[in-house]
Amino acid sequence: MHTSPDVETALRGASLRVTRPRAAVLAAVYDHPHADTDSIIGAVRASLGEVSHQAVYDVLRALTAAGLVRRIQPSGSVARYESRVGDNHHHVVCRSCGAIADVDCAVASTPCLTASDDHGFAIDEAEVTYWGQCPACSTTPAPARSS
Amino acid sequence: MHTSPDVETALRGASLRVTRPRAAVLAAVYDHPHADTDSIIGAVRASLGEVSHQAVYDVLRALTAAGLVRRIQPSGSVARYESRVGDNHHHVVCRSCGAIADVDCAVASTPCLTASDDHGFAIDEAEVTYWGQCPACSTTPAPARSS
DNA sequence: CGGACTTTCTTGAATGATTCAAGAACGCGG
DNA sequence: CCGCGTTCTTGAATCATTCAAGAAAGTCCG
Repeated sequence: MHTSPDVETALRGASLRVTRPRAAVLAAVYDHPHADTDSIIGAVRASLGEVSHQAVYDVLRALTAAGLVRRIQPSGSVARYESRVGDNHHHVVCRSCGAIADVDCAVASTPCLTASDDHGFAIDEAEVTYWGQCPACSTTPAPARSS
Repeated sequence: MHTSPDVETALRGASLRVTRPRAAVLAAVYDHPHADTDSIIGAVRASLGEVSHQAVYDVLRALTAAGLVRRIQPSGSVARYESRVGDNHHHVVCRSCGAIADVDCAVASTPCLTASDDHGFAIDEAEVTYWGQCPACSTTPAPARSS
């Protein structure tokens, strides 16, 4: 579980103090892409022992603010975190099981960044969320929610 | 204020029973695009008198399921509803004040619907959220966040 | 290397949107 | 006008996230 040896480097590079909880949280996000806060808390506790959920929430906020992790939150889902930052990629979310997968922008660069009518907004990011069914849920007979 | 006379028609067209709460909620969504649940509750009570929040939540779910309204929920925001459905449009969200505006897809049809690598997902919708600063917040020096 | 200052972690409780449950009221088809 | 089934009311519960205050730890400096 020496997950990422450069976790410390990353923290220092972001001018953040290096504490055990922070290293563990960052490593957990690297190891479990798209994990929700609760999963991260579990992963952190598995490697460090008891850690307060408050500390994890606090660390996640600090890491997000520092740009080391990205927070995503599809409608109807709790907050999730991922370590891929800086590159322009989006997500596919399964309507049935909530699974999330990364998707690189189809049109390379940042095409969607140019809205037809921006209403005077100064747009700095375009976030795309694809909705559908994951492979597992497509083959399996629709679970509940029939009409 | 009988906002939209065809509210009943819309409800019947969706095979939904026409009740006063439903008509009021639907009218409220038409009148207040991108309003959150609490605002809708307020608007409904302004026209009908006391109505339980539970009823509004229930109605909003029914209307959403029927496709009469669309539910949107940008990260860090509560659920919001809008009446524009069926057309392929997206949203710009102000990072400062949370204001939301409609934006028609820059590339006309549904370009983004084709992800570069869909990971086997059966994609049926591409939702785009633009993030930036609204005109008011761009000109005004960052308003601390007091409220 | 040690001390002091600042940031971060712990503990415990609160907030707030949304949902669940059970019974009463109402809309709709007959 | 009646009865059935859906929908509204009331009241409480859930759960992610946040707030607050004090203890502990990290970093900088001499």
